[in-house]
Amino acid sequence: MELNLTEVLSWTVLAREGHYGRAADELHVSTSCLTKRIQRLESQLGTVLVERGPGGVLAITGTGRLFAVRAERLLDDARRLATSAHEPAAPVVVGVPGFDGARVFEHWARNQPPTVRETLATFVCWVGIAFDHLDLALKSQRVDIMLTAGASTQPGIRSTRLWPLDRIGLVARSHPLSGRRTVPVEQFATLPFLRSAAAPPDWMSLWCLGDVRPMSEARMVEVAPRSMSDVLGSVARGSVVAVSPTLVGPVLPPPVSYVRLEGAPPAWYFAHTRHDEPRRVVTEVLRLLASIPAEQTFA
Amino acid sequence: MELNLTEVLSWTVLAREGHYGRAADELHVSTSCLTKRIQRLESQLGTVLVERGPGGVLAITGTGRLFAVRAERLLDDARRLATSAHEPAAPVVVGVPGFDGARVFEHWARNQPPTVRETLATFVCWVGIAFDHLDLALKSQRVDIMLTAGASTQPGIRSTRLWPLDRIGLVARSHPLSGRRTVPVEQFATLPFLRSAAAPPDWMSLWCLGDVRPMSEARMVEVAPRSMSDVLGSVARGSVVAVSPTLVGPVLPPPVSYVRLEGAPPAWYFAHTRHDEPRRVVTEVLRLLASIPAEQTFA
DNA sequence: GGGGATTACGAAGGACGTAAGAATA
DNA sequence: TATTCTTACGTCCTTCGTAATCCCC
Repeated sequence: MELNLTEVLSWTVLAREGHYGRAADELHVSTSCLTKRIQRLESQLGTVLVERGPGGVLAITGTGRLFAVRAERLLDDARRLATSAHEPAAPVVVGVPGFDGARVFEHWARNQPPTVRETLATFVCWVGIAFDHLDLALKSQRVDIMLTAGASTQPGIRSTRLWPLDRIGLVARSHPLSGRRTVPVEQFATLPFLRSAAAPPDWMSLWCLGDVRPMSEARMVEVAPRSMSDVLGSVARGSVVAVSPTLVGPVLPPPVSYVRLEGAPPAWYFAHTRHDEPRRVVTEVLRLLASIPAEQTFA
Repeated sequence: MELNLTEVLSWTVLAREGHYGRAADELHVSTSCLTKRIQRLESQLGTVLVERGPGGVLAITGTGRLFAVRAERLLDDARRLATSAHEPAAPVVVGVPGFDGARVFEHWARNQPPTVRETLATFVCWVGIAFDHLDLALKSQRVDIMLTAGASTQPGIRSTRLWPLDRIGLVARSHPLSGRRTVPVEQFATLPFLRSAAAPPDWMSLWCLGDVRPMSEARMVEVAPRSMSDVLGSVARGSVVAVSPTLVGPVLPPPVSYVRLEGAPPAWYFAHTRHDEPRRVVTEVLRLLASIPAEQTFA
């Protein structure tokens, strides 16, 4: 079912060496063992990684080469994950949307005034959550606090309003609207929107301008983004637009530009916690976050 | 040696359920099997993931929870890697520095004039390479073309000069130089520099301003970045500065800002290929890249 | 014949399930 | 006594190495 990383590692070595004998030596196994590892991997992936000839390895296939170079990253990530398990963990885990969301909030926390900064640094660990796990992350105890835009209607979850949130529209630089400073929000709402079916509707609504016109009137294009960079990639391709917090405006890659949304209704960041949260330190962090004045947030 | 993803998956399920019986049901194994999977994982990681009590699971440890939420991303990456093996591979693999470098070049390729764009789209696949694998990637046949700044002195590698390259200085927003538009390059060169020991010196030199003053005079801080975001993270923490291509200027996260380097010597992008590269399509892509006028690059 | 990969086969080890055990409540 | 996890133990399957095989140069 799941990939076997030993087999994956074996493939990266074989792809590099181009020779079963040398790769097997490097891995400290027999060539027959390596043969079988590669065969298992190939049958599991359902692809041919290497072209065999009677005189040995004829060639690494295109698929195999691409798999090797991508696999190297996975192996590296796996090793980092394993070593990160030794580091001490902060007691309060705060989730933010998107795998790459954590970085933004880590930065933000570091730029707070000293008392806030140090409290956050000692008690809080930021983690990015895939868009389709946003409400599961809280319920399954993955995180203690989930920071998103918009309140949750999920049972058992308490939402605390934090800071005001301005939204901007993201369009490809090749899009007709690119270059405009401002677009009426009603006009923007008629464009085809990027939509993640798996994301909680409570949360998705704000980013599809569900508060401007009924969601049923929105034109949607389904994608399955896990992180903001996936969203930006889709937008850059040109067929859809998206809405995001002002926060990401200065971080956009060159092929994406943003427009201000004129007349957009007000929106807020919310902190979500479990209703039965027993831990004092969690409520203290929540209080701290709520006490931060709007000017020190992302305005 | 390598992490076992079946065990990792089992842990994410157990951490979510907080109960061996339910988690085992969900995984379609017996509780005793699950017990042993978790024990193996714990002994391999060398940490305690769950506090056991006689009445069952007492609590998931902080380490265990953080491991679970991070592991979910690894599992997702692994599944994506496995499915990506079915997609057809472009014949020419072009490597760019840093795991996240590919995205920038994909965007860039998409914004070329139609003929160039379509040729690149059909023949080229961009992959990001960790900084410490830059010259290995070519030799081990991982990539056909490696795009970096600076020529290579490695034997067997042919470097083709492509486009002029402007460099900027990256500093934390809290850094004294932040806010300055321009800094004399000699002054910037005296700051403590981020340095990756594993990266090839040929390549690292440009980013440590080795062409401004001898590398021996540079103040270095060792880190092991794999991608531009690792670099940006170190810079944001405030103790070091870095140099990057102008290209990343518009992509910086809020806590990092950039200054122009006044008087920086000229630099170039280079395409590196194996000297014995037999494939016609590779040289054709190389020729295409070289033919792109400077204005259409990253100026 | 020699180099290179796969297949055959037997051995070792790992992973699994059933069932018993231990510790609460 | 019911619940929950761990341990004991037997079974089966996987993985490995040695050695034989196949195939071209």
